[in-house]
Amino acid sequence: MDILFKTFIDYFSTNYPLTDHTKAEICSHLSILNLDKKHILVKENQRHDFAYFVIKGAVRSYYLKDGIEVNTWFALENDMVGSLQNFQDNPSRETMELLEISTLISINLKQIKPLMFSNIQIAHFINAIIIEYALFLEDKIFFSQMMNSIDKYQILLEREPQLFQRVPLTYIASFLGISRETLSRLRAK
Amino acid sequence: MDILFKTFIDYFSTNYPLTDHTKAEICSHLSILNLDKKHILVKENQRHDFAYFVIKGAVRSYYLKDGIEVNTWFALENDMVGSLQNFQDNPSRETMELLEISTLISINLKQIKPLMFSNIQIAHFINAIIIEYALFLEDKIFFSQMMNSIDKYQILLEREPQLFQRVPLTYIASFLGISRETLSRLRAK
DNA sequence: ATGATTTTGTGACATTTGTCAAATGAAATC
DNA sequence: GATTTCATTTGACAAATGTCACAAAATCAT
Repeated sequence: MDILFKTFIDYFSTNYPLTDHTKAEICSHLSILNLDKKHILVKENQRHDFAYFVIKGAVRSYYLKDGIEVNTWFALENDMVGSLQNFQDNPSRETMELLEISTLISINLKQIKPLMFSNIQIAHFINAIIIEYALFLEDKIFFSQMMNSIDKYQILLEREPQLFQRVPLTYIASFLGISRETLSRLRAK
Repeated sequence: MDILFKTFIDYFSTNYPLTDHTKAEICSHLSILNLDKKHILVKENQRHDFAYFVIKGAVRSYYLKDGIEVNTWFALENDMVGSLQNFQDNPSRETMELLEISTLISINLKQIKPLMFSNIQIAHFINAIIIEYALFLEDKIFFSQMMNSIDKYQILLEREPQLFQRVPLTYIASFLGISRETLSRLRAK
């Protein structure tokens, strides 16, 4: 088994160990992708059969509101990229674009999903991913409701310092819901 | 089986039908509660073994930031009340309080959770709840990132008109992240 | 390397929102 | 039903943020 696949599978099977057979079955629906900066993984309003796991690189998600890009998140190493909209076979609400040359694992949702019903280990594996994702969402909401933008900026700086080295401030300002000028002034202090 | 339990169970087992035996097993960890206005279901920073499903009534969630209540959501009929923090046995980040005399189903998480590993139907049942919850969270984030507060107000008014009849505007303003005065002025138009 | 493009920073001003204070309206309690 | 409490509205002003314009700095592509 590819060492990168192993990283991914182990990452989500700490609570519920998988047999080698199940691991192999999961692997058969994974691929490794090496993609260039600015590559579009998922397009807004389109259905998409894959989710991704970032081995190396950075991804941003955004959607268009009145013609303006609203950035919604940035994924770095060991983060999942995708949404439950994809998993539920709904069109994506966001575009996801690489910010750097990246190495990703792609997960074929269309193929893996039906296995949930025949292999209970796979069911638990997928649940672990969904629970982690939902915890991440709860966190994101909690964070975003701390209204004061100075606080938001400082918390983001504490939690995800790498973002500020790897993601343009314009995108971060957009994510924080403030103009780039305001962010620039906050940083001046 | 109590008709109210049936409502709840059917609500989350449309994709994956349950045998009568499993339904009975789930029921044995459910109770019906009739509680008064202002009753506190869950306290901020405390662990809690239960989640709830609203049969009739209204619940608000809030946390304290610098001594001020920040309202995070309002649950009405057929909504779940709880968080993954509870499910994961972490302390709750929010207080949940009844806004009306309410009838709720309580779900004993501590008892039901281990059954996920012995009964695959229960695993799928719980997953259905978590997926619905995660979709709800995705929606909430998407909504909250539409920054303009007039838009937020109008979308909330379209989607959840009942809230404005049943929840004080002070709480709604707090949820929207604006002062009650600003909300009042938005409404004047 | 160098010119072009993108990103970031700064100033001036308009707009929005928050804050404080007070008045009105509605609802709960006795 | 009267009284108290709570919720909502309105006005005046201060503070924060957005917008526009432009300059400086960094990055990219040839």
